This record gives sequence, C-alpha cells and structure tokens, in this order.
Amino acid sequence: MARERKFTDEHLFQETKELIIHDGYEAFTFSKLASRLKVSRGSIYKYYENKDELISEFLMYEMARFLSDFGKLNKTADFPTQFNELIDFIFTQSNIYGVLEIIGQIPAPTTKRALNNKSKISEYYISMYQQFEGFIELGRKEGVIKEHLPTAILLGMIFQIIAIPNHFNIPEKEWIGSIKEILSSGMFKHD
Amino acid sequence: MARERKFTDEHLFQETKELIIHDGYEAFTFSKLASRLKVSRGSIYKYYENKDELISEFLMYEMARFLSDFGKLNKTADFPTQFNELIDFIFTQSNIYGVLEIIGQIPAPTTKRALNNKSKISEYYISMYQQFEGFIELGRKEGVIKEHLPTAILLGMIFQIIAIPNHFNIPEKEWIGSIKEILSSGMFKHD
DNA sequence: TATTTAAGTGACACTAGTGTCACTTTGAAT
DNA sequence: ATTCAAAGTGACACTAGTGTCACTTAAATA
Repeated sequence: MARERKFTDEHLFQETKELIIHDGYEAFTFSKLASRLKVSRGSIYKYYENKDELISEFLMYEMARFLSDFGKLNKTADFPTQFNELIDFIFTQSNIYGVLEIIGQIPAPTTKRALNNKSKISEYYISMYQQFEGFIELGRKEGVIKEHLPTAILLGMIFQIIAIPNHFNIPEKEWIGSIKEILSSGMFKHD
Repeated sequence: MARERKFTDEHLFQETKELIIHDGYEAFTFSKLASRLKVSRGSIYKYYENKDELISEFLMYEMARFLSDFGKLNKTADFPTQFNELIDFIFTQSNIYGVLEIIGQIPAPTTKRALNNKSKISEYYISMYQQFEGFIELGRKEGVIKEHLPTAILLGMIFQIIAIPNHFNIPEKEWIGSIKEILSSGMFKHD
C-alpha cells in the first residue's frame, strides 16, 4: 500500500531501552532516538505523540515480553529446582530492574493512549507480583521455606536481587552461584 | 568583609542530593537548584563553573561524610556484633547507594577543580572498599564466615544490599531483621 | 505505467536550559 | 559615615529540545 518502514517497533524499543538504561528517563529525547534509528525526528512523531506515550508503549512491550518468558519456565518441578531456574532466569533479564524503576517515573499521562498503557502496565506489574507470590507459596507448601519469614520479604529480596549490579566484575557463574547459596541457606530450612 | 551568604554549602548539597536522587544526574539543572535555594541562577555560578564541578564537589562531600560516620562504628567488638551494627548503619545511609550510582555518570571533567574532585572521589571509593574488606577479613579470622565464599562476593552483597529499595513498604525493623537473618545464615558457618 | 497512500523530511515557532557579565546590594572594617 | 569587596541579580546571546505541518518519496495495486 505505502512505502517501507525504515525501522521496526522492535528496533525502536531496543534503542529506547539502551538510551533509558544508560541515561535515565529524563534524559531520553526524540533527537537521540531518531539519530540512533537513522531517521528524522519528525518520523517518530508519526507513531508517538510524545515521550510519555512512547515510553509507556515501550514499558508495556518489555513487561509483556518478560511475563511471556517467565511463563515458559518449568512449573511442575519441585521448589528447589524451580528456585534454581528462577534465579538463572532473573540473571538473563538483568535489565528488567532498570525497566521497573522507570515505571515509577512516568508522569501524569498526557494522551488517552498513554493513560491506557499506564493501566495496562499496572496490570502486568500485579500479574508479575502474583506469579512470584505463587512461587513462594509453593516453597511453603513443600516445607522448604522458613515459616517465620513473611512472603513479602522473601518476594522483595528475590524480586529485587536483580537490582544488585556486579560492580566488582565477578565472573557470572560464581556471582550467581554465591547469590543462590546465600539466598537458599538464608531462606530455606536446614536440618 | 562582604555581605551575608543567602545559602550555606550544606544547604546547597542537601538540595542537590534531593534533586539528583529524585530525577537523576542528567535532569539536574541550575535553575531547579536555584529555585529551591531561593536565589538567582547566576549566584550559583559564583561558586561553581558548571554542573560537573558542582556535582563532583557534592559527591566528595557526601563520601567524606559517609566515611567519617563509618569510622565512628565500634571496631573492637567481635565480628557478629560488628556485622549487626554495620547493617544497621548501612540502613541509616540508605541513599548512599544513589550517590555511588552517580559516580559512574560523571562525564569527562571540564575544569581543573572537577578533575581534582574526581580523583579525590576515587580515593574515597577505594578507602571505602578497603574498610569493608578489612571487615570481611575480621570475620574470616574469627572463623565465622564460610571459607569458600570469595571476599569480593561477600563484599559485593553487603556493599550493595543498600541498593535494594523496600518497594513493598515492609516495616523497617522487620525488613532489616530479615536481611540480617538471610545474610548471616547465608554467609556464616553454622554448627 | 499511473495512482494511491503511508512513510519520511526539514523548516518553523516555541520552550527551557547554559554561561556571562555589567550592575546593584549589603555588611564589615576603617 | 565612607569605603569596598564579596554576594547576588537579571538581561543577553546561545544551544538544544519540542511538536507541527506542508511537502516529498517510494512501494503496492489497479
């Protein structure tokens, strides 16, 4: 019907992600994004009215992808096995935390689309929380988790362990292994 | 000799901290700071040539303060006692992590003063690292810490535990208590 | 091949930040 | 009281981002 697109949504989201993770929400500009996509700034306005709309669309995309990948994890294995897989998974998603941080920074939506996106993002966020919650419940049912630690704390620690940047450049295997050991001997019952 | 200052360095650093923690490095402007200090933008330029100089000065101030407070902690008690005090201390300094994050964002210094500040900040950073390292060594000497966990990992986890924001608004006592329990039963030897 | 239509452009008017500087204010010292 | 130097101001010229829009380009289809 018309001419070819010079950039895909995926490409735009990828560049947006890098810009936001590197510089933060406030420093994100259409100019920087346009130059990375090698198009004029004006062409981006064909798809997004403003920064908030673009970023809320990006966040929706990222969270949907995260939830979809998370859903593919083995849900039938026993808790210790799933725990292992979950920590591994979280480390393949190490930038999801940067994405979650941005959610708090979205200002009051300026367009209907940004408003819809914002409520969709909240839904995804709740869904993400509930899936992690279900995971902790499994650990309790199997009698693996120390009873007196409240779910919200365990959840908080697992959920946010991804926020810990590996400043000291410790090899990934060792880093993940030690986190698994510290978390599991900290959270699980031992005999 | 001359007229009274309308703002102190401490006041300026306090407002700078709030602005940077809230909006990030890139979004910090002299205009915002001036309006918080209730002075004209021009007057800030009397003391700092530009943003980098101001922020590097602020970081120096913050790290010096952190190191000084850290130095006041009891260094004679046994390791488990010091561990307790350290975690408590870290939580009173919950925004130090935001400050450390900014260090990585300082661009190439544009003035001699900014350059000097940058190298002073590196010194402080190293000193901070070494003090934490000495703390871990104490734990090893006392035979409290699991031998096979490398110092750098333990250090990394303690040093960066402050980065974990309490998203779920769990009461502080419970939050800190659980972190202490998970960390200590994860890192310490049990019999 | 001509037509259609979405994709893309770049110039325009606007807003907000930067760094500078001649000028005014003010309080301490003579 | 006068002096004077540091503190503070606000206007100026500049840079960089925003959002818009009439216009051009190019791929699909009739």
